[in-house]
Amino acid sequence: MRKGEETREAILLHALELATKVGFAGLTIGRLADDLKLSKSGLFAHFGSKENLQLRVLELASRRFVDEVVRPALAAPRGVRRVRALFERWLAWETSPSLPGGCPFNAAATELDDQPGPARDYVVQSQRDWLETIANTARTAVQEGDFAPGLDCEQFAHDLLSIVLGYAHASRLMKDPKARARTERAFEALLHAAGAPATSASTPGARRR
Amino acid sequence: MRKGEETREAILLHALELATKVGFAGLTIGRLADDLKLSKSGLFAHFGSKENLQLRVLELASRRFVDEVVRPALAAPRGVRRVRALFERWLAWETSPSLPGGCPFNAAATELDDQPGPARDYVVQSQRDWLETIANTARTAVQEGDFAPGLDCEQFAHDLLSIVLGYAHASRLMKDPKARARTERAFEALLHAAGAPATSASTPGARRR
DNA sequence: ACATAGACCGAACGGTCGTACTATTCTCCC
DNA sequence: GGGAGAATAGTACGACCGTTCGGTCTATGT
Repeated sequence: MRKGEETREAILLHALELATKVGFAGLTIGRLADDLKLSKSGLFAHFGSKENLQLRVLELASRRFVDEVVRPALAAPRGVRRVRALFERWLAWETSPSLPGGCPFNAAATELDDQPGPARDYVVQSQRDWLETIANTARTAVQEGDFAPGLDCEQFAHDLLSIVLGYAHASRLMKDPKARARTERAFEALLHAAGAPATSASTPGARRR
Repeated sequence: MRKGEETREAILLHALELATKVGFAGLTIGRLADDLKLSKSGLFAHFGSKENLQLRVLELASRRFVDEVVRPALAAPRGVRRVRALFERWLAWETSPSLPGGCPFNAAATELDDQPGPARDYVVQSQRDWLETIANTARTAVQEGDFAPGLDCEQFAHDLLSIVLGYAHASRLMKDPKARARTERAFEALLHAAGAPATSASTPGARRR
């Protein structure tokens, strides 16, 4: 029972990498088996169906995201510093070398948005949880006095997500060398609009919203 | 030579719809032929290769985008009003009934970002052109005195793109009923940060429309 | 030492994929 | 209205898809 779980884990690890590169539709059992030098049937036996394999891959991605982004960021001190930690970890995740094709949730989001099923449901729920985590973090920043009292924290979460989507677009598709700088500027503007104390010089932005 | 072009156009029209729903990888010749009640070979003869078909579909999408978004918006008076027109037409495009699966460029962007080839190249160039159009429009708004003189117009274009990406994410994947309102709020904040004069009600934002 | 359970393989299934060919039908010009 | 050429159909191909099945190893527990 031990050897099996070991290879199973190896399969999922490689499957996640592959899925980021070729998408979840392109994640094929034959290709996986070839890469890992297993027989298709031997590999297949670990999951029972392709749908189940996709779900396990998504679960692995979630676990990794929590480990690499959420948990470390929550270790930062409450307030705007935690928001910054969240943002920085998130950007690092988007370009993590272990995810050569970018964030699997971004890929899944556009690929599955019109294909109902458990995979789509899982992605939607994950995003919902993540948005809530961001909003809650913003709320503690309000409590700490870092953000303006009237801040709409759900809107803040939405705006932050948009910024990161823009980052993925600019860096992955467009290969824009300025992607990182652009994204950081947008983030600083968002913080400023949320009422955060100015850290460095940034564009004269909107106070309150 | 007339009848052929007719059906060819019909094929492309349906192919574009299909591609938005199932992605460019899922856009299959057999499926297309079935839907249009043609034989695979009859359909295939129009394009010669699948790659060419994909390119023609992308070209059609570009033409439509120019017709439905760019050209009408450029008819608006120079300045911030033209920026608003661009934004509104763009949002309408994202949810256009003739694109049931959302913007084909969004789909292509995440699907092709790691698969080099002419299709990817075409998408990248289209996005570059579009970003430049936005930046130029912002520049005229600066000239008109609607935006602050020091505005970084490329950054403005990047930020606007992010906002629309966030809109697609929230409305298509999350089916968030507040997606539209969130997006308009983000847009108003962007305009405000760019130095646009407050519209009717200044701070609460999201008035308009 | 041996029984047993789990890991893995090889072959094969029915389908669908993109792409070749060769026919047949249609359209339009003279 | 017949003949040229374009448009479409038909059929076949090799490759790959997810899945099933029977069997052979190998490791573990007793």
